[in-house]
Amino acid sequence: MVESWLEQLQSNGYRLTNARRAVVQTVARSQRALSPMQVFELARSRYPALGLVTVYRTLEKLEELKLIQRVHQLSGCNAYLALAEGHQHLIICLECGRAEYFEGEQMEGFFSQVGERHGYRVCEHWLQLFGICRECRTNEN
Amino acid sequence: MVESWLEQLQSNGYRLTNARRAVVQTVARSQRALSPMQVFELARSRYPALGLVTVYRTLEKLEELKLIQRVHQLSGCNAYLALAEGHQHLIICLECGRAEYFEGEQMEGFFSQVGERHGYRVCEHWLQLFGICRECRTNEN
DNA sequence: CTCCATGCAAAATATTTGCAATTCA
DNA sequence: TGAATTGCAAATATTTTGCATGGAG
Repeated sequence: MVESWLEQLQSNGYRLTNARRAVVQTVARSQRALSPMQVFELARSRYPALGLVTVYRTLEKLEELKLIQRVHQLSGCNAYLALAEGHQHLIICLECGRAEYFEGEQMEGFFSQVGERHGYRVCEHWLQLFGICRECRTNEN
Repeated sequence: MVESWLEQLQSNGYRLTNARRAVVQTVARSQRALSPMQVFELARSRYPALGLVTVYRTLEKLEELKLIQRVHQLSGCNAYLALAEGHQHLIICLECGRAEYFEGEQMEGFFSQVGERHGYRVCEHWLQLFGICRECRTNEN
């Protein structure tokens, strides 16, 4: 995934720098959504000269290229996660923050129906589930 | 709704002040989610001495009493809307911001199934639809 | 060698906290 | 009257912008 993201940055006219490589590696390999500050702290171990501003600017580009998406959580809405194509819905562990995508194509029809019933033409939807993953349940007992 | 909110504030040990009345009237009567700043500007016409800090603190209490909820939108996640009991899902107009609740009890089972399949015990979910309401579609043409 | 990209500093926002004055009960 | 509440100012936190330097292509 790291290589693919770097190629896409390059083919869209962006240069490959050590700062960008560090950010891309950090976000692409994370199992959970990370805030800009978290990315900064993690990526700095790969590239100590990294600045927080560059993290913001790189995340901006990755989002623009639809490689990552902003994730909305109870604790805040400033975290980013790798975007898996075709898997639009998220399930997030409240304990450890692990995030996974799940399919839900069969719901699109239902959403349109709900919209119609209320007079809306639906063009976007957000669905996120929150729970405790198996690993966290095991560790707690 | 205004009266009910004021009663609930009072019965939970909070005093009724003109500042709180202005905030409650503004939020309870709005058809759309309002940011603290928007509440401040609207409520100040009822009570000019109002301070922005009091808006923040009042919204905090209303959220704690489950009378309002934070709404997550494409443009940001700092807006609050009256919480209708039993109607957990939202449909929001991208044009005018109007928000309505819709029922979706039949989905709870589906959400639990998805969770199980991925090893999660689901305990919360967010579902929001975005679209254009009938009124906005009419006005545009 | 030419720009794009970087990191710093500073600005712009958004939200929270300390505190003296005020107001509700 | 006494304690909760208020609004101001200041502190924090978050994100964006201006700009001189550095590095990719």
